Amino acid sequence: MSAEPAATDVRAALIAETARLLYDAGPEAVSVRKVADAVGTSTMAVYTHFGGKPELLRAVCSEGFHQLGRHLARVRRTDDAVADLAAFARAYRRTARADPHLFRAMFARPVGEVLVEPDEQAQALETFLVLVRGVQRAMDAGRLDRVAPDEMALELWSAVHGLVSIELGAGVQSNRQAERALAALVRHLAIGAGDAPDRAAASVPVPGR
Amino acid sequence: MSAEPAATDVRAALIAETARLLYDAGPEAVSVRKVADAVGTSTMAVYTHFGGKPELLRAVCSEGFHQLGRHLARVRRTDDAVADLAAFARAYRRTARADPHLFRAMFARPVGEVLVEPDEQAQALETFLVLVRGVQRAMDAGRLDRVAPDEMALELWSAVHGLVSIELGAGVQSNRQAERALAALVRHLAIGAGDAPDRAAASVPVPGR
DNA sequence: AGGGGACAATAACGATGTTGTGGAAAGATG
DNA sequence: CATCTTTCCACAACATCGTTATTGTCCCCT
Repeated sequence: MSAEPAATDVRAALIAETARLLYDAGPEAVSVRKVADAVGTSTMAVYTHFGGKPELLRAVCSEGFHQLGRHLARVRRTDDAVADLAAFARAYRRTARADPHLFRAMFARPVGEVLVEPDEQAQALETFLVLVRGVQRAMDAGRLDRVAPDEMALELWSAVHGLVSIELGAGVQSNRQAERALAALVRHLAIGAGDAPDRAAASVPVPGR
Repeated sequence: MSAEPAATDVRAALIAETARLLYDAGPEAVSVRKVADAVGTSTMAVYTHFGGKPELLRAVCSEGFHQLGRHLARVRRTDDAVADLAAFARAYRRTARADPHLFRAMFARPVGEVLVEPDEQAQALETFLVLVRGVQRAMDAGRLDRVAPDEMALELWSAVHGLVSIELGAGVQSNRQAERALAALVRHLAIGAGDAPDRAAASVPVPGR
């Protein structure tokens, strides 16, 4: 019942409440007044801490990128580099589906406008480099076409991002269908190295559900 | 100087003006009052014709899907089925870059909420079927893995959509880089059929700029 | 103890989406 | 021709929104 978790760190509470409201009721339900009331403060807190509503949502999106980075970093390396790429893809999808509104908000505008601080951009770049290194490992294992790793990583990211976006948008596909498409996507990228298709297919199993 | 093109068809004028405002100044600049003033009518026109602002934007997005369908339908079939797929991809990208705000608005929410009329959904499905048929032709020519054509089409669509979305969002890449990624994407999908990679690569040339 | 600075409560301003009321114009109906 | 109905829009009002100005309060520092 107590409104404030503590008088300390109103800033974090505002971010959390905005994220919660965004998750529960969508972007058009987020208003400065509702957020401030829920936190137990006044609208002024938003302006002293962030400067305005856009910056508040910017902070929430930045937190979303942090979370995405953590989820991708949590993917464990195995001895199958291609399966690891598929695991990245699933982690990406999982993050997006965990909070679709946040995911949409994150990419609703150029990320350069969302991640403005140098450390934010550095961390986003590091997240991308995690993907690049995964691609590099798959290339070293002879499981991927030997092209520029960053371009291949961009290609993989694009495909996964597109699939997830379309799943969130077109909503026509089942969970199983999305998982299959995700696996097929990595598989189709992987078989270019001249490996046996069966080997590649086996390395990207479709999870149960 | 005359505000109204004609007293007829205020509805079309409202859609056009909303699209223009969206294109010129972005989504947050679109207000019912500004649109109505520019058309030379009052805000009530929006409510009699559409029911509210969301439905007005919905109509604009629906028009955007129409336009996307036309651009994809305009792609000419050649004797190189894979090159045709690449042409689809470029047409998709061209449409998105022609009006980024509209493109973002189109996929800002589930398409099932944007295209509500049965004929709208039918036309969207037809647009997707154009892609499926292109994939089918590439498979028949032995240039593509023989899997379910609609799944392969979804995969291709996802990859292209993702690449375009990330280009509009992350803005980090040059035009040439985007074209290269688009071509590489189709190429990587195409070489699965056991064709010579050079052959496949040659069929997807990188356009000049 | 006192002063300064960070923070927020209150109230106000302009703009927004929406609704209610009414009226004008067009077509149908007698 | 008169009238009724329907469609459409102008005008004004209302609630809510983001934002700002003003004021007060609390806390830290010297």
